[in-house]
Amino acid sequence: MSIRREFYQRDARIVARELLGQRLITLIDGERTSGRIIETEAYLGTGDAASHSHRGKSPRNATMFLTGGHAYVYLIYGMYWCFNVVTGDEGDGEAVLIRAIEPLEGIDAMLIRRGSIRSEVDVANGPGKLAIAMGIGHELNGADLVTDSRIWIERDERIADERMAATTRIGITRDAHHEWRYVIR
DNA sequence: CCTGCGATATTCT
DNA sequence: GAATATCGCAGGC
Repeated sequence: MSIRREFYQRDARIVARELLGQRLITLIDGERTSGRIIETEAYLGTGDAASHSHRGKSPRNATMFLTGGHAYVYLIYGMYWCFNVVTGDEGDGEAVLIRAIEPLEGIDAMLIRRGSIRSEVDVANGPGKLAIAMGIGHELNGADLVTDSRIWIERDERIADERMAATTRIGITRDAHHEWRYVIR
């Protein structure tokens, strides 16, 4: 069963922490794949210079301003899709980037989608990689994770604070000092 | 093990 | 024209 709306309608940093250990599922072209979320990053609204939303709406980031629980999927470096979970209320422009999953179901399908990749551990350990492995592309931008039949998140494991580490976010230059990247250790 | 670089769309200066 | 929430490959050690 999908996680309910209220879970997502909170501060991105809280949602990012609580998403660790939960299960992301896609059902694309008849292939069901799922994985345990093991790395996330929070991006806030106007005050966060690293966030796509901090200068306001654009054609690319419009879905980031939907209410919590929607998908924000964008193209990075003109090459790879990145999957985010929108958080907070409509108009906030907050989201959580899912940076890595541990494959659970449909591992064969993931390996095929990733082409030359051989090992299960490398198949979805990065934001661009997991989008390919799970069949996530622009057609899922704006999807409602609470109701959509192609992509959703289910409650799985609760990760205790002691098993969680917070570090600076990866690959950014502005507002880079915030420790808003969360991993299971 | 490590570092450097090319691919390439959208946004920003 | 430059920068960007990435990745895989090439080359040197």
